[in-house]
Amino acid sequence: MPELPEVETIKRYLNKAIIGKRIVDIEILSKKQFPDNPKEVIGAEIIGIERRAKMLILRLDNQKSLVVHLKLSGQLIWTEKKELSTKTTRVILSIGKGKLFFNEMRKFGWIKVLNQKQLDLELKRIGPEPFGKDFSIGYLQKVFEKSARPIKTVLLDQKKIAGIGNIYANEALFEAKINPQKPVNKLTAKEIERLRKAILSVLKEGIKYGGSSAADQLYIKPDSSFGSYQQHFRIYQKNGENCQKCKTIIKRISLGGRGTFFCPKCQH
DNA sequence: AGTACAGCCTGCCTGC
DNA sequence: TGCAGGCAGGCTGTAC
Repeated sequence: MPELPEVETIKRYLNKAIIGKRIVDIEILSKKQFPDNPKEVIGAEIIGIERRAKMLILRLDNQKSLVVHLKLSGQLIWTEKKELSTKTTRVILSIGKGKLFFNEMRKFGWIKVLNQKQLDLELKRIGPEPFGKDFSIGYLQKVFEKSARPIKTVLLDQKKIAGIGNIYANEALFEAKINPQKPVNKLTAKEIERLRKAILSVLKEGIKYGGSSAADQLYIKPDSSFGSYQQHFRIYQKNGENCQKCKTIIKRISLGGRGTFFCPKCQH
């Protein structure tokens, strides 16, 4: 699923491909997923692309932005050559001489047209970016001490920390040697320090490999090629296999309705 | 205020 | 073989 590293990969690609180009046309195949009036942005030039949490923000020269959330199964595919429409294509943005396909199997994802005020409001609800300066040990201590929820549930809470999804939450907790079920207010100072470091490390690794395109995930890069971070998973979907550190069999449980993987020995 | 959970939607897997 | 039912999963709205 597209999390911070996947969306960051898409952002970097599109920054090279579509900046300075104009939106020529928008074809909406699933109204629910593009609820606004496309005329508000047709003719506008794309002047910048940013990522915030798992959202991609296309800044336009008319004070508006196109904000994209890929949710579980979204793809953004860029092409200047052949027609790449598929049965999960929901929106087609004609940009300059090319086309950007918004494909999304489950119909959870969306594209919104927001003005600056609406965008500020949307972004204000989300916690600090892991690579930003607000994501400090002090901030985490403050957030963690107020709650007894399992640490993994808190990692997935976008109001607390931006951009972490199920894959990177699992990987970070394994890296930090913390049990995903541990109440967050029971984490020691050392564990919080290890966790912060582990989050940055797995997200960085995810970006380095262009995100993860595992078998059941639909994320691919805008040029239709696969990310390769799935080859570097240490814990995610490794249930039944041996932990690479201690050989103990990796367990899978459901936590907050989400698949959770951990080594019972390393992460006690 | 914080927390839990149904619902959104589709394809895949399981069991009959 | 075919089909119904269950499940996964990010995030929002609602209920407690």
